[in-house]
This record gives sequence, C-alpha cells and structure tokens, in this order.
Amino acid sequence: MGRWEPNPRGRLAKAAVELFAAQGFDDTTGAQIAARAGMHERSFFRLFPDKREVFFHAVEAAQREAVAVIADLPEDVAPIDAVAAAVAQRCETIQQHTDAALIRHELVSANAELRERDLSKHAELAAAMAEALCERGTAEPVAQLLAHTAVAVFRLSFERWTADPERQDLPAMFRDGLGELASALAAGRGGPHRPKRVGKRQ
Amino acid sequence: MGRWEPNPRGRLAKAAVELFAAQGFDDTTGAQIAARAGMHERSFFRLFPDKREVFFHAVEAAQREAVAVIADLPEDVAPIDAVAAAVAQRCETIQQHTDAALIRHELVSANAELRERDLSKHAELAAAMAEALCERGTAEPVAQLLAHTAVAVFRLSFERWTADPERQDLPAMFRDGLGELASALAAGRGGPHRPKRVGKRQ
DNA sequence: CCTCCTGATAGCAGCGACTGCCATCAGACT
DNA sequence: AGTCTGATGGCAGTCGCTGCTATCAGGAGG
Repeated sequence: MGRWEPNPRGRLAKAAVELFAAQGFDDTTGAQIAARAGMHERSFFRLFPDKREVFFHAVEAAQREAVAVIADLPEDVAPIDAVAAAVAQRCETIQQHTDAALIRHELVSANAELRERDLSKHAELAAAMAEALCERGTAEPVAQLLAHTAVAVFRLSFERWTADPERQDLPAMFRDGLGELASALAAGRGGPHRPKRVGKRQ
Repeated sequence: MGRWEPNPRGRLAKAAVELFAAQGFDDTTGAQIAARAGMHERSFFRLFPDKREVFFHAVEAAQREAVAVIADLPEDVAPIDAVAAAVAQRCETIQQHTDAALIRHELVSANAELRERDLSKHAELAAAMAEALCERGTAEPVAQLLAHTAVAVFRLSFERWTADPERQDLPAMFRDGLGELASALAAGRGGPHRPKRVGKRQ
C-alpha cells in the first residue's frame, strides 16, 4: 500500500512540514518523513536532493508565478515597476495565508540550515525575475540590480510584517520600503540628479 | 608535535583552502584538513562548527573592518555614503589580492554548499553594517535597507569583475552600480520626486 | 490471459559530516 | 613538586545522503 500513489513530492512536502512544525527540523529524520508519506527513505532522497529542499517545495510555483507576472506586463512598464508588481503580488499571496506564513517563518528563523536555504531560494527568485526582465528588453546589469534589490526589500518588509501581521499590510510595506530606499539612495553625495559616475577615490 | 602550536584556527583555514583548491571541496574530508594542520579531526570540528565555515575564516576580520569604517566616519556623512565607503574599501582590498579572490570565487561558484554559505556570510555582513549605521543615528529600517542593498550591488559587481579582473576597477564598478540602481529606482511610476507612499492596490 | 519492457520503489551497504563522552596532556599557578 | 584548567586525542555512534541491485506496478504487444 502507499506505493504508486499520486503526487509523491507533494505528500512528502506535507508530511515534512507537519513533522518539522511538531518536533523541529533537526529532530525530524528523513526516514520519518518518508514513513509518514507512506514510502521508503530512499525514495525521499530520490525525490528531493536533501532534507532542506522539501521544506521549500512550494516556492517553485511561486517563482514561476513571479516570472509570469513580469512576462505578462505591457512592454512600456518600467523595469522597476515590473519587479515591484511581481513581488507585490507575492506579498498579497503570503498575506492571504498568514497562518502558514507565520509557521514557516518560525521554522526558518529557528534553524540555521533553513535560513541559509531560504536566502538561497530568494537569490534564485531574484535571478529568475532578472532573466524575465531581460526578456522584456531590460539590460542585464540593471535587471539583476533591480531584481536583487526588490527581493532584499521584500525580505526586510516580510521580517517586520511578521512581528504584527494583523495590523500591517505587507504589500504596502514593500512598496513603502522601495520608496524609502530610493530616497535614501538619492540622498547620497550631492543629493539627487547627480551624474551617473560618482567615483571619488583612486 | 603539532600540539599546542599557535593559531590553530588560522592553520586549519590555510590547510583547508589549499586542499579545497587542489582537490575540490567535496573530495576533501575533515580528517584530511585536520591532518594537514597537524591535529585531530575532533579538534577541527571543535574549532569550526562545520566544514564550510573554515573556508570563510577570513571574512570575520573583513566584517569587523567594514563596521569600523562606518563607525569612524564623521556623523554628517549620509548613511548611503557610509555603507558605500565601507563596501568600496572592501572592494579595494579584494582587488589588491586578485589571485586569491579568483581562487575563492572559483571554489564558491563550483560548489552549492559554499555558495549558500557565501550568501549567508554576506547577509551577516549587511546586518553588521546596518547595526553600525544605527549606532550613528540612522533609523533601523533605512539602515537595513541600505546595507542589504549595498551588499547586493557589491555581489553583482564582484561577479562581473571576476570575468576580467585585470581590465576593470572593482570599486568603480560598485559605485557605478549604486548609481545605476538609484537611477533605475527613480525611473519608477511617475519618475523621481514622487511621494513616499506609492501604494495603489487595496 | 500471458509476456515483455520500462520506470519507480524497496532495501541494503557504506561513506563522510558531525557530536557526546572520557581519558589525557601542556602549561600556568601555588 | 602538586594542582588546576583548558585544550587535545580518540572512540563510538547518529544521521544525511549515495550507489547498487532486486523487485514491483502498469502499459504495450502477442
């Protein structure tokens, strides 16, 4: 029984998150996850490259969504507005599943391995969005810059949002963060409208 | 012999990087590193929490340096200029040791575990710089925003610099990146000088 | 209905990362 | 010399993860 049942990866991911939430990441073994999903440990490591990865199973779809948002936007939308739209939509999705987001956040911040993988996943998301920007005609350096910056702003907004998710609006916090960042950047040496090259030393 | 010799962490770090460069990260065992530094595997894992960490032994000092740069700057320097100065100095240091930087870069980009730890270390650097900014009176959200953004710009600049380190100037690339980013951010909805709150949805 | 073929799974064996435990040892201190 | 303390060697064991092989479910063909 249990063998050949559909969606093995999904079952494993569900079992894993449940176990992680119940007894922590470290105290959950690969064999336990597999057993709860009705399969052998060996199959678990065939379906997922490592124990951390199963925790982030859902982000694959989220990343595809973000890329799709950028790709579907009209060509005349500025690159910064395109990434902002993609990330803002992710913000809304997260806010619609506040409970799940909080559980995941608690697990991630409690475990160094998950925190590292979380960083890595966000870097991957940024790279994917940058590529999507490039296909809309944005120059590669600017695309990377904007994508990674947007993700950084998102992470900080998310972190602060989790402190009080009920009374704060995540998409708004993200957009405000982008605005604040733009202001703070423009406040550099000589204020806004300075020439592109700012180098002084050397 | 070998026991009680000075600077055991430094010796381990040196031995580790040499072995990693010679035979790769995965094919180097903890026992080999320890043996080359003249000690037991058990001592290696007592001095470093894991095999990845020994590779980043040098960044501790680099991080302290960056924090010191920010702390030592006059109070009237804008926050963005303070982080920029810290990161720019790190750029110069790296450029003065181009060969070592390239070896390290090759190892990091060849191995997923090192890549993850590298991301993690840069996040730590950003957090440390943000804290240094806060102690200079910068508001925490802005400090975090600027620090993480600066680090992101640095990483992208570094990545592109490694493609041709001889004919490019890393500090200049970083500063240009910051400038490009500021322009691209300001190019959003309605151009520069737009009100701080940009929220639309909801 | 039986057979073959293919891809997924079970199950075992084994390596390496990492940890807890305890005996041991160098050097400082008295 | 005696003691005390912190660092080290060394053993045993768990767990993440992998290669290999036998086995199994289901589809294609007879």
